[in-house]
Amino acid sequence: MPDEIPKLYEPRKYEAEVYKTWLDAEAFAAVPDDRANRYVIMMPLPNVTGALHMGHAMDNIMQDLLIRWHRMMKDNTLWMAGTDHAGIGTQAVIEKRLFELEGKTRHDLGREALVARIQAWKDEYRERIIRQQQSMGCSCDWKRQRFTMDEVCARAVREAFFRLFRDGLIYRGNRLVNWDCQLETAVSDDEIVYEKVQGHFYHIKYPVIDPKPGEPEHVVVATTRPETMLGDTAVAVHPDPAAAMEKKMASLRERMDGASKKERIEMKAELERIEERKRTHLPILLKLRDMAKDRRTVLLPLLVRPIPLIVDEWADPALGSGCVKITPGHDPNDYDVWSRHRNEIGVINILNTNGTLNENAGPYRGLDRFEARKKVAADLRTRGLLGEVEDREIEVGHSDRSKTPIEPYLSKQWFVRMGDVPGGIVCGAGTKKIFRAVGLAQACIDTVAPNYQSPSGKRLMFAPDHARYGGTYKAWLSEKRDWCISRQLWWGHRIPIWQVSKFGLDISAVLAGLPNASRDELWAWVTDAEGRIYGKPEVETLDPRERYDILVSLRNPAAEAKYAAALEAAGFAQDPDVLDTWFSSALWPMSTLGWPDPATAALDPGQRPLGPVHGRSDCLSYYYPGSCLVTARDIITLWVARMMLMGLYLMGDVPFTDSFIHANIQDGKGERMSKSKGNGIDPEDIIDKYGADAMRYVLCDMQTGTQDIRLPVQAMSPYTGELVDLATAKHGRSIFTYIDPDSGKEFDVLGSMPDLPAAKIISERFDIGRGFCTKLWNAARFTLMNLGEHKFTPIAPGRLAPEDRWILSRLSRVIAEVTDELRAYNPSAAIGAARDFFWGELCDWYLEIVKPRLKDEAAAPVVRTILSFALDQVLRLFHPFVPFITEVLWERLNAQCPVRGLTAPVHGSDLLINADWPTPHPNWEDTGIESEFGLLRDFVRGIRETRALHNIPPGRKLDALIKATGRSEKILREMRPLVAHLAALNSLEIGATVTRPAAAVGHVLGDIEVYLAGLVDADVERQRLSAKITKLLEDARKSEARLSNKAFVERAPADVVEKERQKLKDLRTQIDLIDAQLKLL
RNA sequence: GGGCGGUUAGCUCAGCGGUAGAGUAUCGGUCUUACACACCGGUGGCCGCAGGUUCGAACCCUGCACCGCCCACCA
Repeated sequence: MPDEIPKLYEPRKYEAEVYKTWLDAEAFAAVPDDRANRYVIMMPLPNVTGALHMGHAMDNIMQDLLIRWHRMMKDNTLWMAGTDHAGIGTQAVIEKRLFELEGKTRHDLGREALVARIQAWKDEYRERIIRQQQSMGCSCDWKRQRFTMDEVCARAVREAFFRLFRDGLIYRGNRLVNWDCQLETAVSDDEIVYEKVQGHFYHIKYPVIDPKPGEPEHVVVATTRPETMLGDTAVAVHPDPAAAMEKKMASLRERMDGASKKERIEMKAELERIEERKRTHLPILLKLRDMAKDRRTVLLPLLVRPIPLIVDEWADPALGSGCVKITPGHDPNDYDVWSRHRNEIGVINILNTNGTLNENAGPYRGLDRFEARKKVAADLRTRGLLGEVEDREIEVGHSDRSKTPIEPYLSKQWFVRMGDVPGGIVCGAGTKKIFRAVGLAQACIDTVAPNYQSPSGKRLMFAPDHARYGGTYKAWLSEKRDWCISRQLWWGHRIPIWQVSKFGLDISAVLAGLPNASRDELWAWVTDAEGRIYGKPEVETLDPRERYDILVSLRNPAAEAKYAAALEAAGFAQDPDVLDTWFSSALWPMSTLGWPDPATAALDPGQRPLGPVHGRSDCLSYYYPGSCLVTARDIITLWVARMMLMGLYLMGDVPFTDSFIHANIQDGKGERMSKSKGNGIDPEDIIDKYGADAMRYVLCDMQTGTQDIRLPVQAMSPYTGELVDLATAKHGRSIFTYIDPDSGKEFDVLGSMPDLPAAKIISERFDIGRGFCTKLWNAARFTLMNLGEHKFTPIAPGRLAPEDRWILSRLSRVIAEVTDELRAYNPSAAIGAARDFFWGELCDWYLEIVKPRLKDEAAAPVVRTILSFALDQVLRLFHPFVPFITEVLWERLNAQCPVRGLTAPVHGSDLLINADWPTPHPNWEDTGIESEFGLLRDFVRGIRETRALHNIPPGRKLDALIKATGRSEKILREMRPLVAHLAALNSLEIGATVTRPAAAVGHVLGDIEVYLAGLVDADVERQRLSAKITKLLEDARKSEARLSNKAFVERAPADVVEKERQKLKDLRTQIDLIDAQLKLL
């Protein structure tokens, strides 16, 4: 019964129940069927490192919005959920806890025990994440969810690795990698954050061995990391320092022309500096250059090791001493230098994996690198070989995971070859979408080219700004840097390679001794230290004295069972490393659908089958390629590009056609929300206080385009109950604690300090969403209360009142607008259009207008028909945004009025989630009635303004007289009852000859004069009219000025000029009318 | 150092060539029987600064300042 509906919507009463209803009805189920139109979203899999925050909530809500909308549009809709094992991230969390709580390292525990602990953590957080997503209302098909390390995904990883390896696109080689000395693993470039730290710039003297007369006794080199000198293998000087300096000066002069004044001053100073150096340094550099060509050496101090002078363009004669120390083992640039001088110099590694110095560091062996830095500097000083030490701010790369400085470190790593490959590569081998590309990165770049089409006719589009985000994607891929995929971790997919190192002499024999296996199960390559791969004919030409690696990949566990033992007996060992997390996530669009063979995927009990169903061969062929990838900017390179890579290479097609890049959520200070910063809000906190729909409403409303979102957060003080703004509050002893400004006491926002009370974090922003839900609830309440036992009967269009025609016209337009905005990935504009219609038009005007008709039994049925239909359509429109409340109201509407419609019946589906998305009805659209209502609304607002000005209570009915002619008169006459009702009028006289009554206040609206009788307050009226006329006169003056400007009249488009003339005319009419009124006062 | 964004009402953001907008806050007035988590009305802006293009600039161009992000590098 409608009178049971409470005044306030209480989300907590309904949300869990509604969600269960959806689950019971299998409303989220994705099953292939005969529909050709599909909509597929692969969820950006959350890491199991911790719980979700508002940034994730934004990501999930955007996906749910799109999914629910497409489901209502009757696409076969799949939203794939799952979680990521997040190799480094998760292992780092566990190792940190292990050390903090038990004082142990992973080596104390061993591989198996550590992995078991991580598993337990993963299970806990996976459950928590799913709970969070469900409380937000996420409608993913939970019976399909995957985990990147489950059996289905593991099989895909292994298969992908095998194919890439077989095709020579994965190789193993010596590379300088970013080494995390705490986690003892390589980390990728993307996992490094640069931080400014205070450091020193040391100048060191290397004595020249046997200097000849006139030659310098020392060369000076400089470094911020003096301990690396222990690994120096050369000192470089530029081969033609004079030319290099000239070139630099010429380039500076050229750039000066286009530069700003400030830059020009700097450049001029730089030019003068180089000019000076030509005098001071050039003769010495030329001498050193000649010495280098003469194969002369300098003495590496401390280790007393001679190292050669070499010539290389890396040495910049305009910088420092012009000489540069070369440490190929610990500096990327120096490594490049080494690669150009392999026959002259060597590579020395001075580090152990934990960041201490190794035996190559001689007396410094065993010292941590930072202690060694101090000691080396001190020892050099003692020997008089340390020059100037400058204080300098230096940017140091830190591992994003362990927060410790990374070291460039030479080690054997696995790589995916991104660059162009001689002869090209084959993509989509074994599929019908096979095509050739010059290389993996290029294949990905091609997908955003304007006229690109994949073999199935698809391409990649970024939204909402393709040029910008496509640019990010392209720029990153264009570097074509090989992708380091090995990690020295224990948590992850083990690299499926067995290897042995042998001299070239023995290679043939070892190869001949490999198990007699099919090439579909086992693949072997021979490779040298640099990763060069040798094919079968080349094996015969290998240097018999050099060592080479024989790498064997076993395709799957079956092959492993058959051959691994034999390999191990022959001296092969499995690679201890695991794959980069992104390797398995890159396969997500396929692995989740059962690639490479859906029919035989090892699913969990109760999961939906991936093989043949409903006449479709399998889920992979039905749901791949998907539709849209929803994520944040920083994921474009990390993940979007890599999914593209794997999709193109393995499937011959893009994994999705759209990539919707949404805003990042920031805190009140403009910093990106993250758990580690302590500024993350748990969506469940918000849901608990405001409801899931309120949160969703606000997130949708804030997703406007490319603008990141500031979400000022406050904590409820556990001491006073007052709100504390965290953007301005002072931190306590950690980033998770703050000082309550009122009591001066410290509180915690994350529950991280057992001895401190925790504060709940909230944000006032969500009041908006809660307010909206209340409004929707009450509008429905009003409708249901007035519907009674209404039964559908078709209405004749001729019986519609003007307000009916107006609201139906607006409804049709808004349906079209919301749909268009969603299609354009503009959730804020979509929800804004729906809200403006619902709140600003349906509630504020239509519901108010029809109240009298509802009391009139003759007029009521038509109104009831329209109200029930409008509610039906509004609930549908809002459902993707605020699914819970709309579903609750849908059930009530169904109960009371199961059949809705205007001219033909519309049956509501049992559940709104399964209802059809509304479609516009162009034949309802009526520009004329909309413009007439515009006049009506302006008119009513004018009277309300007058009432407010004269402090007339809304309850007091007024007598109004209106002087109007022409169209205005006609419209007002037609809408006379509406005007009287909305403006609370007692009587209303409309006519062309109306005159001002003796006691009245009046005002002017366009060409209409309005008098409210019985009111006398000439002062207020005069003041108001004067203010208005002043403004109008100013406008008219501007307009006149514009029209008297010849250039404007001649050059501006005719319609703009005409509009301006009309505007001036209208202004003058109003001015005259107001002027006349003023004179009467 | 290179690149990409941003700077609009106290706050959070739309608008992106033709008379400055929303929500919120704030100030008045209303418990007008759907909703006081509401309704009605008002106040509030040299649209970061300086030039330029244009008949016309918040909007296009150039420079500057500040904030943020990405990439590279600093021997």
